Amino acid sequence: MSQDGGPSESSFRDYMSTLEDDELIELITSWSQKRKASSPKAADINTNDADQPSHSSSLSFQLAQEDNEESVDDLGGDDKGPIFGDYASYFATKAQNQQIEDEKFLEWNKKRQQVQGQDTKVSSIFTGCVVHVNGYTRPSIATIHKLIILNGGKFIHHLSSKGAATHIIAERLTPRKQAEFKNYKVVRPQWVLDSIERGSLQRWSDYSLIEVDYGQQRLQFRNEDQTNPHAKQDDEDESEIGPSTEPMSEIVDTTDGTTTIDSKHPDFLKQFFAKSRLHHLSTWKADLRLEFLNMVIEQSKSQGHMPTGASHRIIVHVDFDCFFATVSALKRPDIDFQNQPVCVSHGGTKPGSTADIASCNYVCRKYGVKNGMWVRQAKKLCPDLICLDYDFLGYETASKKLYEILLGLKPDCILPVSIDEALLEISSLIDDENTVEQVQGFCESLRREIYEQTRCTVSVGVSHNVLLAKLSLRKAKPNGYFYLHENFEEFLHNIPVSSLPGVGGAIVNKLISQVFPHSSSEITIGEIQGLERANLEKVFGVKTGTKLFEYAHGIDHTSIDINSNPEAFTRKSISIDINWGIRFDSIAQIDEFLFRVSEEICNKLQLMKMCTSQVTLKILKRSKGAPIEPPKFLGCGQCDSFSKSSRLGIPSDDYRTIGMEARILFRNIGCDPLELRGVSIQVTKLIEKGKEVQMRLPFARLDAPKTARLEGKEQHSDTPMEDKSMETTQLEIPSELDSSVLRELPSSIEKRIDAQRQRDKAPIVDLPRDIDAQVFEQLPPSIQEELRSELRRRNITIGERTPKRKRVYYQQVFTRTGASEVIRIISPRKSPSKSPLKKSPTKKSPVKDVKRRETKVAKVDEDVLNELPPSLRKEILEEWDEYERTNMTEFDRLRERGKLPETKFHNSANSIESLVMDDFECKINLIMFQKTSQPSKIIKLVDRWMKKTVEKGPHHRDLELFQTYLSKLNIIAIHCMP
DNA sequence: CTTGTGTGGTAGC
DNA sequence: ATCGCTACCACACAAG
Repeated sequence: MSQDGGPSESSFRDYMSTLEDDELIELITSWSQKRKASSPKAADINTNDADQPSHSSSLSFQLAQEDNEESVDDLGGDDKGPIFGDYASYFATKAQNQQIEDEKFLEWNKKRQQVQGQDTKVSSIFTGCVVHVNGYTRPSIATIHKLIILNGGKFIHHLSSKGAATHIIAERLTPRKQAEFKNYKVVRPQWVLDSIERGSLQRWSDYSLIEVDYGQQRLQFRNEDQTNPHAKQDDEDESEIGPSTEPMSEIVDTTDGTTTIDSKHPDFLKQFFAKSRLHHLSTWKADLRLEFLNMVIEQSKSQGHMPTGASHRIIVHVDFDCFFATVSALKRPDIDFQNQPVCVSHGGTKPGSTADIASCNYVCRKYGVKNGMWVRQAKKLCPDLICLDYDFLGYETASKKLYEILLGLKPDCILPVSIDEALLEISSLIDDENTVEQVQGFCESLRREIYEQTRCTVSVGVSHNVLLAKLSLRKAKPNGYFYLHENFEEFLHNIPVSSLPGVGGAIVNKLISQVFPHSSSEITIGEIQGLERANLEKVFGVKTGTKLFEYAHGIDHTSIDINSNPEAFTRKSISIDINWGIRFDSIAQIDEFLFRVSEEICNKLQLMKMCTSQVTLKILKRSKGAPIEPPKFLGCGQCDSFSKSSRLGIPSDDYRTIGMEARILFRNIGCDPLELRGVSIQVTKLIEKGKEVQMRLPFARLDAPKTARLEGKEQHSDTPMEDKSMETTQLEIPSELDSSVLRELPSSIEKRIDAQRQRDKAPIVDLPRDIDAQVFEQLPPSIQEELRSELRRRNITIGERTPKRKRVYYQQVFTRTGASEVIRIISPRKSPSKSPLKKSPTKKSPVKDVKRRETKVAKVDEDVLNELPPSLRKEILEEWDEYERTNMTEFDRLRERGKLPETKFHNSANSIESLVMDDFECKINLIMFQKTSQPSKIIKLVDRWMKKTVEKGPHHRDLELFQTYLSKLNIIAIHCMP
């Protein structure tokens, strides 16, 4: 193309020199912000093919269509002159000013072409078209946007009014969107590319998306047999269907018309939850707990709580015998449940099945069949095994009856343990005389009643604490009753330790390896009784050691009385785990999935009227040696687990906020999409909805005496919110603001305000004469270099890089109107060295090598890397260098095997910035505080104020003023966006 | 000492 | 085919 440097570089320099200082500063600032804010690759239209050196991609602004160099001519005019694609994103995507800015861009582009003596003829391929993009596309929304407007079309970001768009571009649609868009021309992105390449508008129906079947099937099942062409059909006419750009979810027809899908399918979650026994168990439990909690609260309101004064508690533990199996068998009168081996599992009784046995009856157990075992294995042990289907509704019905009966007995308290299992305290129902007979009478009539109502047998264990009641229940099963009221130590002696609640495989293994290395048989509670308490604490830690010791001696103080401590029984976290069916090809699919999961989480949050201030993402990643496809169908196989959490500056119940955090966390953890086998999102530190906006300024704390802080929060209005969790929160808007945030915040906001002013052609009062170093760092290095010399020439300084021990990240906040704002959050706890990308894991986790490979993923696209926050980028580069030095083969090997096609990584847009949604632009106006609107001055003011008042606390009136200011700021930030 | 993060274990069928 | 969830606790460790 040219000698050293190439035309793109020199024209960039030329262009730069035409700008005023202020314009240049604004350009850099807002371009950088755009990079942060826009969708994947928005800032860089160059799609950066694998064989293109990344050097050229950062400086060349050619509009290169992937796999197709020719299109450059069509788009860019005569020679391969630059389009300055990156600058397109400088012109905002803000919906309100969209058209104006698009025109501005066209105008500017024309001028630039003139300067370079290029053809300024405007293409009119899309004249009359109004285009909207839905969901993730390749090329990105920003690319399509540019292509459309450069070729005479209009682009809109929002379908505000019906019929606003003539075409919608999407690669896939949720069923809901399909319905919504059924009167639009919904086309694949290829329509745009082809139209441009051929220089004329292509027939949209050739690219219609609707009525596309769900992609190619990758499983072996029924490859030839596409029986489902009508699944997506609407009133659209027939059209030829182009090749799908990305493999969609597998879909497999079964005889009953239902389908099996993996995690890529929009309905996966729904299907999964509908059929997951463990999900049902967990939800049932949570629901029951909530129901009983509410019941108790309701009761104590009317009649006040009477603490059970009985010194000798009587605890009853009631539980169905092999619940699922028993209930499922009710529908099968042909089965002799007492004599035939019966179990519950999905998918019938095929001998190769990897389905879990959820529940098996006592006949099965004689053969050695156990709950959780695979049908395949159970079939070997017991060839006559009968597998029944799940009957979730039936389980709920039986459970409902159980709890109705229990409530009717008016025990002192009831604690639901599970769908089929509850603990009761009946101390006050039993007299001191004939205790044993009375208890037996109570329990046997209970058992009879339940059997009569449900036709299912229950067992009952009774003792004077929860532990012993539980163990008694074990002895009572099946279909029996046992009251343990004497000779406790003797009773415990021969029971295996694993029967103790809280003692599972890990503890047993530890006992075997560290305490009883010579024992060959199962360890019993009796053996634990012979141990010193200190000894146990040494091995298991204080809590676990003490618990083991006390349990071994029959001691347990666990309370089952919700009323005595309702707080202890209220939910403190919400999480969703999916570790089955997780198979993804690209990070875009994962992003979508994370949003779906977040939606579920937020539904629950909203039902509870709660907001969360901490989001944790946990993933399962295929272990290094584990097979790509584990033995269990769509199972997760052997995995390593990683988790990361993040504090929210503003507590939220918005799925986009939570989902965005999850996406960030996912990138933070770093996992090749192909290796992902499990996803879990957890939200903690829940705060009542509504309270999150009332939170006090942390320095208000100063005016409250220390003693008052320990007492109730409601006492007087001046007492600040004393939620411990919030003390560590870094940034609260509107009203909670940490001083460190205050120091961090201004420069970025100031830039934005100034940028906004300039855009609005407001008179520039005092534009800063330096560039925020962090902003500067958002730019690709080659650009940085170019700019550096230009700035030096102009005497514009680049601000000192703020020394950052703290990690800065961005929380995107959404409003009801769908607008969004990115808020800068500083998290002091997350020192860079703690990132798993960089640091080796704990000794226990055998994952160091595995992690190195993940790093490779992030390495692929330098531009993407450049978009990362500096600290993160540095880590990745360092890690990458180390990887290159030490081990080069892993990646190549995988690529050879075709497991890591390069395009995957270019698709993946593995950057934080790719996360932020389009309508980032915020219309912050100037708000006055103490006669100034300049953030820097306000900061100084507040800083001085704080220093002055830190000892005695601020004046009430001052606080109010500042709070008002912050509220206004917030209102602007949150509500005044497009 | 405090606090926070990340990991691991357990229970129900 | 197949639906390996989820709340909560405890611990190790790090940073102050």
